[in-house]
Amino acid sequence: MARENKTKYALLGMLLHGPMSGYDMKKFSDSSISHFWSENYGHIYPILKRLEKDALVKSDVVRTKGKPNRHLYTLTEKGKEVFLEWLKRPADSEIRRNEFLLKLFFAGDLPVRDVIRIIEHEKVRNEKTLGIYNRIGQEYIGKIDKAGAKKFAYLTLSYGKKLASARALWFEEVLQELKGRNDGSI
Amino acid sequence: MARENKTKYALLGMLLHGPMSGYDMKKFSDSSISHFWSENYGHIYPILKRLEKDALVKSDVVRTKGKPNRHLYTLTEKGKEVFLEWLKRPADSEIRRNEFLLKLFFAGDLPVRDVIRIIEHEKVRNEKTLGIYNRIGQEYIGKIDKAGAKKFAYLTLSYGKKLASARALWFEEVLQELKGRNDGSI
DNA sequence: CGTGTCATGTAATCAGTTACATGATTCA
DNA sequence: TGAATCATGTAACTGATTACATGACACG
Repeated sequence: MARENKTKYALLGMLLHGPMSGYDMKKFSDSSISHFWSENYGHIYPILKRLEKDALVKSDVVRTKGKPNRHLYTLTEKGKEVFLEWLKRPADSEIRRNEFLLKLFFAGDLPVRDVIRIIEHEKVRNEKTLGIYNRIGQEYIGKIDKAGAKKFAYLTLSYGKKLASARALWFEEVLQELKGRNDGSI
Repeated sequence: MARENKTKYALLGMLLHGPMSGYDMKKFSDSSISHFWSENYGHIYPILKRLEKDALVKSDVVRTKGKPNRHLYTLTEKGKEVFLEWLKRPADSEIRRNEFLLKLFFAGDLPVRDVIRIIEHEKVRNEKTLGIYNRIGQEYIGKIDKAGAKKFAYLTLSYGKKLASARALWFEEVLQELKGRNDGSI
């Protein structure tokens, strides 16, 4: 709902390293950037058409047998410019809605054991995420050339780990305190 | 576009501590919970009407002179039940989109000085936020009864501080490394 | 022989934002 | 006198998600 369509830039960015189909883009978003970005077909296909109309991409139809023809999209010069211009601008701030914090804010109206439950739920989710990050991190070991392009994919990972670790500490602190207060009564 | 309308619960939650008008709710969201939740009139007013139709709230018109009449909304028993039921459920996960991380992911296509610029921009924004949190925290000092309802408002603050601090550390590390790599050439 | 993958797309729906409209009162 | 606040609301728009529809091929 932010002012501008960010999906557009995500798609252009994917095309910078070679032609792709809408289907490919969905797979890419589900695999490589799913921890901080998501896309879906209902959005990708219409936007690709719009991008083509605006001459930011062009498409070639690759005939296949049996399956629907693939539409391979390629970035145009104009598309590349638009993408790089966006890329070097600082990111818009996103003061997003956080349902967990909203619940926490109202948690005074809830028995402490229920509060503990929702926090613990969040804690478990966070641990799972952190586990995934650590596993991905392991795969990176040794493979990173410090100056290479993958460096930045790695940085998004390190960001995620840093935040998840901080969250984990907060969960520990808060749960300990809430449980202490509720001594024996659970 | 999450499945369910969370605004609804935010509004019900505000009403739990006394009647309010739509206008009051907007003010509340802008002041007390703005760091993790936002609302706007275009959403509040229509949803209040829907909530009344569903008998989760009822309204009384308070006549005023000059200004439009205030519509004071009160939570019904049913509304209270619906709210508390939501409150004790664990929060939905929100793998939200993060434009900054998207840029970072693609940053290999950018000169290092531009990457540094967008990271520094983010760093400054984070420092401002942390500053605000610290100031709010100061106001709390001494005022908190550890078992009181305000306790949980304070917890949302401590969460925000924890994450902002972690982010600050990450910015430091990353900037140092990027600047080191780019030694002298900026 | 059934599930999964390849590959496209549309329709329906909802969430959320911004801009607009109105108009009196209060305060500097 | 002009800006800010009180207080309501609607309309237009866009972003995003989900469900649906189609159909062949490959793999176990």
